[in-house]
Amino acid sequence: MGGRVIAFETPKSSATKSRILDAAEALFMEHGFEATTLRQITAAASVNLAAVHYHFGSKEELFEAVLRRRLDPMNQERLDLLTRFEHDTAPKPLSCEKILAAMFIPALKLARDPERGGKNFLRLLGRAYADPAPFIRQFLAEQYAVMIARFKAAFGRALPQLPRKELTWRLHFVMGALSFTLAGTDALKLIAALSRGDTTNDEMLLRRLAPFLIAGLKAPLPDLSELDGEPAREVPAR
Amino acid sequence: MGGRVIAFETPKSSATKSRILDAAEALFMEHGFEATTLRQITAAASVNLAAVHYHFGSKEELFEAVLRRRLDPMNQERLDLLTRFEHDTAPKPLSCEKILAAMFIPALKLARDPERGGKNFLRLLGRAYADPAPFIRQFLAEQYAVMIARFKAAFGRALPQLPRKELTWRLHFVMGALSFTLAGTDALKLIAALSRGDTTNDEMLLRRLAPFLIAGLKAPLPDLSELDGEPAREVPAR
DNA sequence: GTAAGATTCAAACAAACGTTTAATTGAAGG
DNA sequence: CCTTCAATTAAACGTTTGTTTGAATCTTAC
Repeated sequence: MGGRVIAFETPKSSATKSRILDAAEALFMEHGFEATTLRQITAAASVNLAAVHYHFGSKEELFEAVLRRRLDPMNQERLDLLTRFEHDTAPKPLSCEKILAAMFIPALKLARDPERGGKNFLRLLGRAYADPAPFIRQFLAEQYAVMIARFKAAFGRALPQLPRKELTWRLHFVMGALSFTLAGTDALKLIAALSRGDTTNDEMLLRRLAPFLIAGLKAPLPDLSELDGEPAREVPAR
Repeated sequence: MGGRVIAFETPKSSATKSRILDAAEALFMEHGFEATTLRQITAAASVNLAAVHYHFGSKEELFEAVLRRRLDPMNQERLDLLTRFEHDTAPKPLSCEKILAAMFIPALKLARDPERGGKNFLRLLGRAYADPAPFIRQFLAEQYAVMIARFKAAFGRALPQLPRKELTWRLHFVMGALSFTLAGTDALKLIAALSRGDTTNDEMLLRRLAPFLIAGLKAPLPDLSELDGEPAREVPAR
């Protein structure tokens, strides 16, 4: 029949395409965007150098594709989970713990699934957060805009006494600690002295992080009184 | 002024050397290490391209020199401040607030002093924390080893009920939130909606960050036996 | 089978990179 | 004046970068 959709999804090219994505994911994770060359990627993927531009258009677009492949489903899952939790607890607002769980569980599932990138991707994501490249910043901002807004609203209901402005900052700190942790930067050799477990390591990590962040979110308001008038009584001398 | 004090310290070279350092600091901050070229730096500093290798040896050594110029004094100041605080409060252990103050005040002073790099340097430092380049990681690890050990010991005395292992992780989270904040990554457009002040911005930032981190440090121990009742279904194996 | 289209390939492209060289400058010291 | 040595300069070094080309190969449709 004429209308039959034949080869609707790249019969063989998808093999090349995903091999490139896999190799790029691992190499970008290890060396960062700038320091990773297309020749490293195509060699690791056993494909021709030109295949990258044929399938993705450019190195930057390849990087975005690498991120998008995992990020889109994960963020969608986060939103779905948050919606389900909100629906479960009826008219009552969600607890901070539940909201953080909606952020962490999809990340945990991804970290534990080697078929979907595993922890490598989370490290890559953590690094992308700190990359100065404008196209990366813009891409992440677009990707996260919706999700952050939803979670910020949820936290706002869970912490009604917290001024909106303060909440914004604290969410920023939460994202900072989270991305730094996901990036797995052992720069300060803090992890090296401890890390023993393998598969349970990521889970343990986030389970330790959650109470830390929740306590921070619920912290008493900072005393900014000396800020405007006298910038620093406590700062200079003492 | 004839032949008075005869150039005991690099009569003219120091001008070239510090012009390179200043330009490199600004450019590394803006684009990161890999994406910044020596030609950009030497053009911005109005010096010859070869001057970098003459004075510093290589691009990597230049980067280390840029960091060292500000980092060494700041970390020394942190240690001195911590020692002074400990001496002031006699045999009693320091409070978390005071210990964090010993970390923040030197950073604040540096951020507020445009002559010494100002906030630009703190952003550069925050970015360096997340850079995958091995020589950067090693350099930072060496730079911070002593300071982190001293502060970890101080926090250990301030939080005697906290297991050593837990403290290590929480210090890691603290460093994460701090570096993410210092890096000034407005990736998620969280800051853009708020930032009004200019000079007081960094100070306000750290004053909001401190209560958040202190509450996190003092948080109850995580229950590692189960996650959160319901979501345990989502996260089966442990 | 054959034409058409999608994909792969080896090869080359110009541009830019960090680094090195060798010549030149400028002041200090005998 | 002449030597000395640190500092600066212009030019080129050999590589490597992302990207492009045009032909070869494979897949699919009729």
